Amino acid sequence: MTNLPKTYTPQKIEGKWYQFWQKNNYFHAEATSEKPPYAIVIPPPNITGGLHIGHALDNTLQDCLIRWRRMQGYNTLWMPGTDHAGIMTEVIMERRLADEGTSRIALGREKFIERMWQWKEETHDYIISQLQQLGCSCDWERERFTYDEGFCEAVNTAFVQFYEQGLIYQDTYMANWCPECNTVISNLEVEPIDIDGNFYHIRYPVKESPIVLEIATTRPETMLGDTAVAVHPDDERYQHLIGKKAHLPLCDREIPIIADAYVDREFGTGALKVTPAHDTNDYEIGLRHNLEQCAVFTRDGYINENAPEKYVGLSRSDCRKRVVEDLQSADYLVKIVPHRHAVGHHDRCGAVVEPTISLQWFMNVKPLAQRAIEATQKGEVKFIPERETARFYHWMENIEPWPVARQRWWGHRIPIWYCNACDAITAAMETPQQCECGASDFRQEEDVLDTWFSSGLWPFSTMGWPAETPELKTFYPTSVLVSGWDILFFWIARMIMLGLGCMDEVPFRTVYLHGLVADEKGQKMSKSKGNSIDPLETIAIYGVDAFRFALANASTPLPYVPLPESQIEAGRRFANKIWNAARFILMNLEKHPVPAETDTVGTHQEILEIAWIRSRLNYTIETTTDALENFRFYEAAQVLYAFLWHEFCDWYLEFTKQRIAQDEPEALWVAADILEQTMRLIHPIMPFLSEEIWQQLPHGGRRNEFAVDKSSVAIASWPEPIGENATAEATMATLMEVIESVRSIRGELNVPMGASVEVHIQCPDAEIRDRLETYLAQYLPAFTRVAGVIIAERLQKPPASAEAVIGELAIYIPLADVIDLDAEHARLSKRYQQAVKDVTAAQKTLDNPNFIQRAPEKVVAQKRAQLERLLVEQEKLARSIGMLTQSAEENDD
RNA sequence: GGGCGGGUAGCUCAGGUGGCUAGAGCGACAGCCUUACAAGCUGUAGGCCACAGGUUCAAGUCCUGUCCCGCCUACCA
Repeated sequence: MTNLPKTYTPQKIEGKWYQFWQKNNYFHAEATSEKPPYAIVIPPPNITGGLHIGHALDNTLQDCLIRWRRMQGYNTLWMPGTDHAGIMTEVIMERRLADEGTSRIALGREKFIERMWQWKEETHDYIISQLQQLGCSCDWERERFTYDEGFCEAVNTAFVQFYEQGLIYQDTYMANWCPECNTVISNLEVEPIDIDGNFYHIRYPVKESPIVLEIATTRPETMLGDTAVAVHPDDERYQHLIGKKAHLPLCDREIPIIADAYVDREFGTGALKVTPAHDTNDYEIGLRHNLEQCAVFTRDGYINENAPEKYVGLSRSDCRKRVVEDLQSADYLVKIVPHRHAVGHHDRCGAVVEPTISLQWFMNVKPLAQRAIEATQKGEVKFIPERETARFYHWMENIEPWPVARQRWWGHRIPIWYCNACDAITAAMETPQQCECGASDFRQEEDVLDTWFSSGLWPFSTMGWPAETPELKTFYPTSVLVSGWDILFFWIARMIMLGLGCMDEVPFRTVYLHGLVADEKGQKMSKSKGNSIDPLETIAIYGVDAFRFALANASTPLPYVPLPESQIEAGRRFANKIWNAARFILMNLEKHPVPAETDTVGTHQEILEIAWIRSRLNYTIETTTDALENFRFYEAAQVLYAFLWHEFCDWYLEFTKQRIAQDEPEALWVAADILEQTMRLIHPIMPFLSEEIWQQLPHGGRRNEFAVDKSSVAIASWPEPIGENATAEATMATLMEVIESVRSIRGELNVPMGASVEVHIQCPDAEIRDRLETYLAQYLPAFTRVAGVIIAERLQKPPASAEAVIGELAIYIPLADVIDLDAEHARLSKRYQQAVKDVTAAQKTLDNPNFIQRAPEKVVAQKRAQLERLLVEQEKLARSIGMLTQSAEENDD
C-alpha cells in the first residue's frame, strides 16, 4: 500500500528535497556553456536581521523565473549574496551596544568593526537558511557579500576610475545631515513626514527707523544663525527698506535687508529670515548675496558658541522653546499660528535631518544619468510594469550630485590618501609610495562610502569585475532584475548608471518591479507597524509551497499587493488537493500498474474525456508559459489552480473512477501522465510538492517523450503545447451542462438523496445525440445519482416533472411524488426572466443594421447562434411554465 | 502644486491591443462523512462595473470632465 498520508504534511518533505537538489548540484551555473544564458542577481538582503515578507515575495518570484528557465534548458545563474548595509547595520548595533552599557565611540573603530563582523556572520547564516527554506535555487558556490575582499577591490577600482574621470570630487556644500548618525546622507534617505507645527511670527525692528518687519518661520531657533532678512525686489511694501539693516532679536546683531526674487510675496508676511548655514534655500540666497554663513548647531544637533551664551548646549527642540519664551517676554513675538508642514527625517534612524554645510565627496552622476536615459530610450533596458519607466526618467532627468561619503565606520573606506606633509590628495587602490612633494607619509580618508555605491556594482562585481572573467562574458548583462518599486532610485537606477560607467553596458535587460506586500487593509506590511507576517512562522504553519503559491497568486501589477491570511490558507488547501489527487492516482496505479512499454502519450484520443483533458492541458501549458514570459505570476497561479482543481480533479478524475470501475485503466494512466506534466508546470511555484509527487509518478515504465532527465522535476523539460481539440471541448461542455442541470434541479427542488429518479433527455440534433449518448448513459447516473437515463430525438414531457433547457436539449425529471410545484414554478420563472433579458439584448444588437454591416462576420454569426439558442430556451421555458400553471389549476379542481 | 495607480459580488482581486449571457478565491446560505481529499463534495444567493458626458455597429475596457482612496514627487520659509 502506498504510504501516502491522508493530508499533506509539507514539513516532512521540504528539507529532504532541498538537500537532494543541492547534492546533485542542479543550481550551479557553468561559466561557459552551449546553453543560452539566463541570469538574475539577487537583491542582496541587508544583514540587519531576518528576511521579511517583502523578501519572501521578491525571492519567490525570482525562483519562479529561474526554475522555469532552467527547465526550459537555459544555463541559469541565480547569483546570491548579502549586503553590509552601512548606516542601518550601525544604527542597530549601536542600540545593542547602548543596551550593553557601551558605545561605538568607547569601543573604537577597530573593535567596533570586529563586533560588526561577528554579528554579520550570525545574521548571514540565518538569512541564507531562510532563503533555502523558501526553496530558492541560488548558485550557492558563487555567493558574495558587498563587503568581501573582491568587493573592496571592485569598489576601489570604481572609485579611483570615477575620480580620475573627474566624476568624483570633493566640495564644501550644503547637504542633508543626520545629527543622530553624525553623517551626511543623500536626499533619497530623507523621508518627509507631515508634522503639526507652528508658524511663529516675529518682529525684526528696522535699524534707524520706526518700522518693524514681521517675519514668519517654522523654525524660530534658527534665527540665532540669521544673517539677513530678504524681501521680494518688487514688493512695494518693503522696497524702501532694502539696503537698510534689521536688528536681530535675542542676538544683539545687525543683519542686512536684501532683495531676492526667491521670496514669495504672497506667502507668510512676505519677509523671509535668511539662515544660510541651516536651510538649503537660504544657503542659495546666501551665495547670491555673499552672506555670512553662521552655523549655530553642532554636528550632533546642539547649539554651539556662535549663538548667545544662554542657548549654548541646548538641543534643537529645547532651544526652540527657550527662544519662543524669550521672544515673548521681550515682546518680539506677534503670534503663533498652527501650521502643518513636511519635516525631513532620516529614514534609517528617524532623526530630524539638519541641512548642514560640510566638506564632502560627491559624485557627479549627471553624465551617467544621461547615458542611462539614452540606453532606456533605445530599449536596452525595459521596465515592467511600463509605468515605472516614467518615474525612472523623471528622477534621472532631475538628478543631483550624489554625496557618496558617509562619516561612519562600517563600510568601504574611501581610497583617498592625504599627504601628511603637503595635504595633497591621491586616489589609489593602496597607500601611495611617495607624494609629489617628496614626502612618503600618508593618512587615508576617514569616511566610508555610501552602501549603495558598492551595491551599485553588484551585477558585475559578483561576477569577478574588475577582472575579465568568463562569467562576465557569459552572463553580463543579466536577463532580469526583480525588485520592489520602492528601491528604483536607491539601487536600480544606480546599478544602471554604474554599470554603464564601469562596464559600458547596462546591467540587465529587464527590470521587473513587483508591488509591496500589504495587509487586508491595504497597509504596507512592516515590522514597525506590527502588521507583518514572519515568513518562517508562516512556512511552519502552512508549508513553503502554500506560501509561495499565495505570494505568486497575490502578485498582481498593483503597487500594493494584499496578502490576507485566507489566501495562504487557500494555498494550503490547494497543496492538499494536489496531494490527494496524486494519492488517488498512485493508490489506483498499484492495482492497475502501467504495463511496461505502454505508451500513454497522445493515445486514446477517441475517448471524450481523454481528448478533453489533453486539450485543457494544452491550454494550461500555453497560458502558464505566456504568463511567465510576461511576468504575470498571478495568472500562472490562477490558471494552474483552475486546471488542477476544477478540471482535473472535479471532472477528469471523477470520470476516471468510472473507468476504473469498468476495468478500463487507460484513463488512469493518462491521469498519471497529465499530472506528471502539470507537476512540471507548477514546479516553479510549488517546488517541493511537485518534486515529491513527480518522483513517485511513473516515468520508467513507459515511454516518456518529454522528460529528458528522469532524476528530478527541477531539471525536467518544460512542457510543450500538445494541441487543442475544439470538438471534444464543445461536446464536454454540453455533457457538463446536462450534469450540472440535473444536479441543480435536485438541489433546488430538494429531491432527497434516497429518492430514485429518472432523467429523460430530448435531443433533436442527431450528431450531438450521437456524441453524447454513450457518455450520458455512462456517466449521468454516477454523477447525479439518478437511477436511469432515457435519451431520444423527441419525447413527451412526463407529468409532474422538473425541467431544464440547454439550447435544443430538454431535460425532464419526473418527480410525481416529491415535486413541489410552487418551487418548480419559481425556478422556471426565474430562468425564463433571465432568458427574456438575454433575448432582448441579443435581439437589439441584431436589429441594428449597422451591426450586421460593420461588425466582423464572426461576431455576427456568434450573435445569431446565441440568439437562436436563447429563443429556443425561452420558448421551451414559456411552454413549461404554462403547462405547470395548467396542472396546478387542475390540481385545484 | 505636479504626476502615477486604484474605485467591478459582503471582503480581496482578475478581466493584454473594444465583441461569448462580467469571473475567481474567501466569506454567506442550503444539502451531503458519494470507496483521493470535511484542508472535502454538491447546489444557491449576491454586481446601475464610482458618477456624468462623448467616440463606436458595440464600452467594465477608449476619450473628456467630476467625486472619493492610496502612493510618488516638489524649496513655499
